[in-house]
Amino acid sequence: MNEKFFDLRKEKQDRIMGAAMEVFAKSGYAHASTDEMVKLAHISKGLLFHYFTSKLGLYGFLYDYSLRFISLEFQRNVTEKETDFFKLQIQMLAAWTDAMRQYPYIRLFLMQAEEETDPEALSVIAEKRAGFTELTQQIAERYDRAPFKEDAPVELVSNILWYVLTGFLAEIDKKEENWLARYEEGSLAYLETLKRMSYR
Amino acid sequence: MNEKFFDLRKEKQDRIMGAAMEVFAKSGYAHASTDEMVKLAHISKGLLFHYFTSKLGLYGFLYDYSLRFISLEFQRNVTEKETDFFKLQIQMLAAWTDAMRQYPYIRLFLMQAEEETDPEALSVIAEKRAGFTELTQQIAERYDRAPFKEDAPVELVSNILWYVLTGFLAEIDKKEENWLARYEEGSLAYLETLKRMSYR
Amino acid sequence: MNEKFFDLRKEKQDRIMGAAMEVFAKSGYAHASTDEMVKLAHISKGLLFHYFTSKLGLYGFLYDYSLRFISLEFQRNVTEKETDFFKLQIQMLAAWTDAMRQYPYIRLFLMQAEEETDPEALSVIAEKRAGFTELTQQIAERYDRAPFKEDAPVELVSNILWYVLTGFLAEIDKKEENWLARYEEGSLAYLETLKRMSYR
Amino acid sequence: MNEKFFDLRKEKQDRIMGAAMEVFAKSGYAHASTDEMVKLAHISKGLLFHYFTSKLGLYGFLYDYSLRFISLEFQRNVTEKETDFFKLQIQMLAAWTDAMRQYPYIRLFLMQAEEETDPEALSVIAEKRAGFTELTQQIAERYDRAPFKEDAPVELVSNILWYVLTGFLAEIDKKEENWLARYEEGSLAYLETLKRMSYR
DNA sequence: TATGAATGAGCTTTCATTCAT
DNA sequence: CATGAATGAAAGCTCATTCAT
Repeated sequence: MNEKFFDLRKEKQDRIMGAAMEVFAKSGYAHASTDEMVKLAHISKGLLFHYFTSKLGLYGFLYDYSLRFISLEFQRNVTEKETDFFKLQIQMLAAWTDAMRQYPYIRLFLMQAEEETDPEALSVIAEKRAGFTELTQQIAERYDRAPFKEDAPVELVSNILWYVLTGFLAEIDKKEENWLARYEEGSLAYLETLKRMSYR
Repeated sequence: MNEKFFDLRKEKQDRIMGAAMEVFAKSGYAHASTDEMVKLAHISKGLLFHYFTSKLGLYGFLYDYSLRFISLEFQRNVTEKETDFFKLQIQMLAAWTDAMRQYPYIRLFLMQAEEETDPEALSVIAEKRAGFTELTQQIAERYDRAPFKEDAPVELVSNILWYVLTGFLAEIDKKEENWLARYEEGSLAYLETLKRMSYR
Repeated sequence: MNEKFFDLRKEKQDRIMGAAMEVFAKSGYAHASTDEMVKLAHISKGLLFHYFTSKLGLYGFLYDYSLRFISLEFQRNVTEKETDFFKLQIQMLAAWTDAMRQYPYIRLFLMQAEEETDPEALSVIAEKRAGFTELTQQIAERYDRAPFKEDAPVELVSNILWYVLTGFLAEIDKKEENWLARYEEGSLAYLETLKRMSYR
Repeated sequence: MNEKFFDLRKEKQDRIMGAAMEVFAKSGYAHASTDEMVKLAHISKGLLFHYFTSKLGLYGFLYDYSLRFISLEFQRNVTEKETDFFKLQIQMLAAWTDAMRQYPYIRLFLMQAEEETDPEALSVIAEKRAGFTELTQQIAERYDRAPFKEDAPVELVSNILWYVLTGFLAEIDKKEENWLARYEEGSLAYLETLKRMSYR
C-alpha cells in the first residue's frame, strides 16, 4: 500500500476504510465490488488503487488495521488485573462496541475474514492473525476457574459465549437506528444468563 | 428445471446436487462458480444448464430439495410424543447428521441461504422458507418448560443452542476424515453441558 | 446427406423439410436453431443429424431441393410458347403459390438465402444458384418487348415487379388464415396495375 | 444507457454507432455479435457495455437515435410547401442518402428493424416507431393526386416505390467504391420511370 | 492528488454436434 | 431407425485493474 494514504484527512481515511469494511463484510472477499466501495466512499476508482494497488492489497491492509484497532480497544477497555470471566467478557464487549462506533462493520469484517475461503484472501491474512489470537489468549489465561460449576468448564462456556455473541450480531439489522445500543443490550443479557447458568 | 433430471442414476443426481451445495455453501450465491460445480461433479458445463436452465434455477431447486429432504429426516427422527427439550434437540441433531451423511454440505448450504443477501437469490427462496420454519416451530411448541430454571427460559436456551451448533459446524474442517462423527460428538457434548446448566 | 432420408414416409420428409425451411426463413442460417426445427417437426435431435450430418449440410440440401422443386413448378406452370411479359409473370406467380401450398416457407427461404451473409452458408449455395438463374433468364429472353412503352423498358419493369412481389410477401402475416390466397390476390392486383402503367 | 457516451469525441461515437448499425443490419438482432462490433469499432468489449449496459440497450438506443437522425434529415431536405409526389420522393431520397453518408448502414438498419422477429428486440422498438411513421404520413397526406392516372393511384405507386427502393438498396454491394452515388443514381432512374408510367 | 475511460480475462449461458443405447 | 443425454466452443456480460489527463 501507499503510505501517503495517512496524509489524507482523517475523515476521508475513515470514509474509505469504513466503506471497504462494509462491502467486504457483506459480500466476502471474492464478491466484494470495488465499484461499490468507491460509490459508498464518494471517491474515484483510480484513487482507491492509487493507495492500495489491488483489491487484495486493500484487503490485507484493512485486516491488519482492524486487528491493530481492536487490539488497542482491548488494551483501553480490558483491565490488567481483572480475573473474573464475565467481568472480562463485559470489558471485551465494550471494546467491540467502542470499535463499532468508529467502524460499524469492523467486527463483521473480521469475522467474515475468519470464514474466508478464497485462497488469495487467505494468503494475506494468515500470518497476521497471530497477534490478536495471542492477545485474547493472554486474557483467557487469566480467567478464574473457581466460580464455575464443575461440569461447566470455562473453555466450553467461553466457546458458547463466542458463538452466541457472533450469531447474535449477524442477525441484527444494521440499517435500524440504535442497532449498536440494541446489540450491546442484548449481548449483556446473554452474558447475564450464561453467568447465572455456569457459576455455582 | 428439467424434470428429466430425476431419470438420471441416483448416484449421478447426488453427485451433481452435492457438488452444487458445496460450492453454494462455501461461496454464497453470487460468487458460486458453475465451473467449480461441474468440475466437482465430473460433468460438462452444458449438462448442468440442460437440467437447471440457470444458476438461479439450480439454486432455487436445491433450496427446495434440501428443505424437503431435511423435513423428511425430521419426520423420521423426531418422535411425535417427545416433549423434553434436550431429547428433542438430540433427535434433531440426528436428523441433521443423517442428512449430512447423504449431502455433507446440506446444513451449511441451508444456513448460508439464511444469510443470503443477493436479491436474485432471495427472490427464489423467500416463499419456500415457510414450510420448514413451520415444522421447527411446531416442535418448539412442544417443549416442556417445567425442568428449566426460572432465569434460563427455553427461548433463550434454544437461541443459544442454535448459535452454538451453527458456529461449531462452521469451524469444523470438512476435509478431515470422520468430521461428521466429530461434529456429532462435539455437538452432543455442548448439549449435555447446556442441559446441566439450564435444568434445575 | 444420407440418401436414406428418401426412404422415409413422404409425409415425414415434408414435415422435416417444412420445419427446417420455416426456421431458416425466419432466422437466417446462423441464428436458425436445430432445436426449434426438431420441435416443429416432432422428431429427435439425433435423427436430424443422422440424415443431414450438420446444420450446414441440411441447409445445402434444402437449398438444392427447393431450387429443384420450384424449377419443376416453373416447368409445369410456364408454357413454352408464351411470350407476353405479364402472362408469363402470372404463370410464374402460379408456380410460386403452388410451391408454397406444399412448402409455405419455400419462397421466403429462398429469398432469405439470397440475402444470406454468413460465409459458411454462402459457400454451400454459391454454385447451386446457377441452375435456377439460368431457368429464369431463359424465360426472360422470351419477353416480347413490343407492347412496352419506350421509356418503360422490360428490364426495369421486371426488376420493379420482382421487388414488389418480394416486398409484399415479406409483409404478409403467415399466421393469418388464407394468407396464401391473399398474397395471390394482392400480387395479381400489382401485376394488373403495372401492366396498365407500362404497356402502350 | 450511460449518458457519458455523448462526451466522447464525435468521431468515436460515430465509429461505435456505425459499427453497431452495420452488424445489426447485416445479421439481425439475435445473431448480431458484439465481438464483431467492437472489432469493427476498434474498442474493447468492456467499453461497449460500459456505455450501453446490454446488447438490447444498445439496440434500443441505436433505433431511437437513427429515427431521430433521419427525422432531422427529412426536416432539412423536404420542403414544407412541396406537394408533387415525385419531387417529394426525390427530397426524401436526398434525406436518406445524406444520412447514409454519415452512417452508411442507417437505412438498412432501420429496415432490418422493421422485419425484426426477436421478441426482446421488438419490445424496445415498438413504442418508438410511432414518431417517424407519423412524419412520413404527414408528408404522404400532402401528395397531389391530380397528375396520377386514374388506374395508378398514389397509394399503389407509393407502395411500389417503397418496395423498389428498398429491394434495390439491399442488392447494392456496400464494399464497392461509390456505392452511395450508384444507389442515388439508380434510385433516381427508377423514380423517373415510375413517374412517366404513372403520371397522365 | 484525483479522475473515470478503457481494457481483457473470466464468468454464465447457448447451441451445434456426438454417441451410447 | 430413432432417441436424447452429454459435450465444449463461443456468445453476452462483469469487474479488477490500468493509464492518460
